[in-house]
Amino acid sequence: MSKYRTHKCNELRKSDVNKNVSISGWINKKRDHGNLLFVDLRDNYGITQCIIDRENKNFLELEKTQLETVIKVNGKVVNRSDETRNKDIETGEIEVVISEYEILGTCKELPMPVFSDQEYAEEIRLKYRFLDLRRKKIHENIILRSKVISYIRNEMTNLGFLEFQTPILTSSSPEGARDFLVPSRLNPGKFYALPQAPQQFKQLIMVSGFDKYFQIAPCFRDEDARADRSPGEFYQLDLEMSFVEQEDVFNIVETLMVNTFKNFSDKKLMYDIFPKIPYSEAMLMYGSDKPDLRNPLIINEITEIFNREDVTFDIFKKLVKSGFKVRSITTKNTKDKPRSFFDNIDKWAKDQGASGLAYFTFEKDNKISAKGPVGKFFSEEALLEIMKITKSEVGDSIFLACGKQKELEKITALARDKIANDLNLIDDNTFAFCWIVNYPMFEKDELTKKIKFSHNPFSMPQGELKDIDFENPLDILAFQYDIVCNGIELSSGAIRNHKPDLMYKLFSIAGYSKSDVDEKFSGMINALSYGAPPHGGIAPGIDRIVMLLANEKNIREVTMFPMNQNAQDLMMNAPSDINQEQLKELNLSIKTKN
RNA sequence: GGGGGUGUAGCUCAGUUGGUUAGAGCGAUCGCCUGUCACGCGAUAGGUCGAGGGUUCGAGUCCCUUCACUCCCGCCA
Repeated sequence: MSKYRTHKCNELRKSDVNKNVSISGWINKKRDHGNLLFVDLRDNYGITQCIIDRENKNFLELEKTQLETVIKVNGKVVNRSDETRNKDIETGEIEVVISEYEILGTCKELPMPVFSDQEYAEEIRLKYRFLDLRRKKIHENIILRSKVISYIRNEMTNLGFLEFQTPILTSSSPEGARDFLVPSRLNPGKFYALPQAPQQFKQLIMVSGFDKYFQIAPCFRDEDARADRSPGEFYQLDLEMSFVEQEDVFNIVETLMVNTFKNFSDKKLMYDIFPKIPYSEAMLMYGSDKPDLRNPLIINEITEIFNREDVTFDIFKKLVKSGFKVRSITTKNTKDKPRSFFDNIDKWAKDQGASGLAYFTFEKDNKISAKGPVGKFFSEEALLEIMKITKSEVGDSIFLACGKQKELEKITALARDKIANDLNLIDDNTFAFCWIVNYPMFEKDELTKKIKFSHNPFSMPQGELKDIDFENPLDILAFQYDIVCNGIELSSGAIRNHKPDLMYKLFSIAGYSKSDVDEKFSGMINALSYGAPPHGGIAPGIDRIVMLLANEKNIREVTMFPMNQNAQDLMMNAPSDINQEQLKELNLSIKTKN
């Protein structure tokens, strides 16, 4: 028998009445009636009401004991009368009459209450994370995270994947995010980098012949935080498979996601087979490569309309002549919405830095007409053409944005979310997954005008080698894909390029010489020269999956010990100063500003 | 690096056009209370109004600077 307890705080029932028990936990709440004291004792599993009265010699002492003190209680289980049962807790039929108790861990005055549903400032929550984590909601989120991870681990093993660890101290890579660097004591002046992802290692595992690999892998990127992006570190379900094509990866991940989400959430899945949307189509229809498919609004391109003689909307016409494009969003049956609805959206767009959103509503009297500030600029024929392109009907409204393609994609994507939220079109009780496929291999850097890899330089270009048009690199598509759920990017993946010659060729287009590649990616390129299997994989973000399952908007709500936005750990005081001896040993000196 | 929001008691917040001694709930301390489950009742302590400067007879309130937290843009292959 345990020294500390015979039962956990969620275990006692009517059938235990008259048993002598001991339970241990935190004092969650006291209700003091002067000669009678109720103590709610809480542990990881639940809450049990304990009771003590003035007859007991320890009464006065317990009455004065702080909340969140850890105590062990010995006592007898008694039945509660009908009117005093608590249906909200598992142990509500009984209570424990305290005969004696022992303080196991004292507690100072609390900087923040544990028993409360109140929201607290992030700063105090992070500083006293161990108190914050005792609170019900986040305690349950962290338990959910644990269960999801062990479920995924189990599924992956069942699917024939082997789990391997890869190095945490590795080399800095020129592509991608900023690295976290670690100075090397034994190699003065040289640095390790923490892995942004185990990208090269997982490919090396395939070259080593292990066929199917996975890992719940820590990844480190020194970039600024967002609500759904921890600063510093996060976790991926990293996986890689040999002798596969894109579809094989999709099948595995779809099965895994569908099972996981059905197992851990009551929300509906919009698709069991996830739609596959080409990148170019996603950018047109949703203005984004991470569309929220719960949102029914679709973006249409109607630039051509503004070259018509019978359209006199001169501002747009001029812009279109100079190469701008016009895209639209149709809202169904919004003819009765007040003027303020439309104007608010226009004003909102201006706040976002756009030039605003023009709008009108399709009406029909004798003939089709457009109601709204710019409606008069469109002939009936032009309106009919717009209705055809955008699948709009009488009674629908249309929002118009004009701009260069990049700006246009951005503002229409934001507007699509904004309008759908205003019209309450998004079903919060649904998960909508999709694949975004056919990413371009390269893109042009807006600033430097140079060609660079648009995603992963190790991705395999599509098509037979002899058919690839290296003269027009921007037209080359890659076997590169993203998985998206409810507008959140869960992961990128790819079929990898396992052919060294092709790799050199692609890197040369992005401005890397053969010797650059040999130097920066020596491990990889060398390995690919000794018999590499075709392989590919993906790495869904664990934190974001748990965030979706826990219905949280902020990643810190599913992270046990997160850092704040400035990448500081307020509880552990990291990062911190180091002493002179440490610096000396590492051959480093600190340059102070100014 | 840039933009927005917030900052008043240990915690959550109120504080009007600038005007008396800056308030409430929770928590803490003390007292009363034997059936509560957000127990109830009474009292007490607790404030650099984020910091610095300015305007003014007078600043929590207006202006400037700055700091912290947070959300967003940039960034995140």
